[in-house]
Amino acid sequence: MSFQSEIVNWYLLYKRDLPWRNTKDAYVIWLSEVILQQTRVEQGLPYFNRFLDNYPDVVAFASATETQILKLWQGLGYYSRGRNMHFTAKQVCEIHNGQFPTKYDELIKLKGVGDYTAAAIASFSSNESKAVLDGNVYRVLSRYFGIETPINSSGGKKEFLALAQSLISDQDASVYNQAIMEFGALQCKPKSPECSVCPLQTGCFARNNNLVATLPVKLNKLKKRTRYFNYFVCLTEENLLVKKRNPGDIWQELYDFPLIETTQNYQDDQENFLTQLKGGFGEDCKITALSQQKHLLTHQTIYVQFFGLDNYIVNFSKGADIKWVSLQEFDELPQPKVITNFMDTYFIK
DNA sequence: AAACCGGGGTT
DNA sequence: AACCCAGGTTT
Repeated sequence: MSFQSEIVNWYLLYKRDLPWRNTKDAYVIWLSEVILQQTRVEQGLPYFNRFLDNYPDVVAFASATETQILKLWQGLGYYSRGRNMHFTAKQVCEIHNGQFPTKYDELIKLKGVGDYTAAAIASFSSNESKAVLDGNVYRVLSRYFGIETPINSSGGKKEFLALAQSLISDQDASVYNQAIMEFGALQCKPKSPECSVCPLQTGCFARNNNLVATLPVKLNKLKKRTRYFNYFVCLTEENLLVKKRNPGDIWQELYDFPLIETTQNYQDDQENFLTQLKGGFGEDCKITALSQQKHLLTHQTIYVQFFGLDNYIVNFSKGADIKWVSLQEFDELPQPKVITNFMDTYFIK
């Protein structure tokens, strides 16, 4: 039996029942695919359900404000996905008259829709024969066919895409694309794949050459930046001073607090830090250390320190991005996880 | 081509 | 701590 037939047969037996598999609606598929970019199914599932409940079609999605979209996106990460979706929803309403496109050539023009997502929506909604290439497909193909070209090189991407596209011909594109991804997610897993019960084990190059743990090859050199955020929590009569994040930095368009970023970690040396701030908030200012946290992102390690401020002279309010809001209003604004965690700790709802 | 963009689970 | 997740955009 062919590679493709084995994969599809396995899929029909073992596939999970996922809500976005029960529709041909390109809008619904777009919603699921963008949510699932670099996101596990279990993590994205509740977000998918909430978005579909709130915005059943692309017109409803486009009618929302960007803040409402980001609020619903809160906690999922990679917030540009939410911003791009809002832009795209409005564009689909204008250019495509509210009809979400189903063809690759139209989908690839949409903001936030790349090669993978365009191929996924096109094949799932209209059965267009475009091969998807995601982390699962790279892994399955590199192992079975023994391809050692790094998957994150430009040459590797072209090589794997050509192979994937050749394999999908004369297949049911919708089923085959979902099958090979599901196979990678459940059977040909990154660590400890289930080779002993794998229907493809006899023809698998990696299995036959003891390369399962080596493939796929990925060149990696992600250097992490370390940053130190010192937040100041100003609370008066139930009002809170909040700040919208700056463009060009993490958490763009989300809200946190007035912040002094330092190049040095003062988490174990708060007195030194406060001494350097001496007078900055006025003679009678009282600064209270509230809590500290180490926050891990993919590309940054952030040491976060929260200070409470009382009897201070406001010297933050220089821009329109800083404003007073009630606790209730702040709850409606999108916030990064580290702020949500802080609020949950200090303000019991 | 390389850097940047979150949060969470697994090993 | 390293790796990965139904990737995409910007520089």
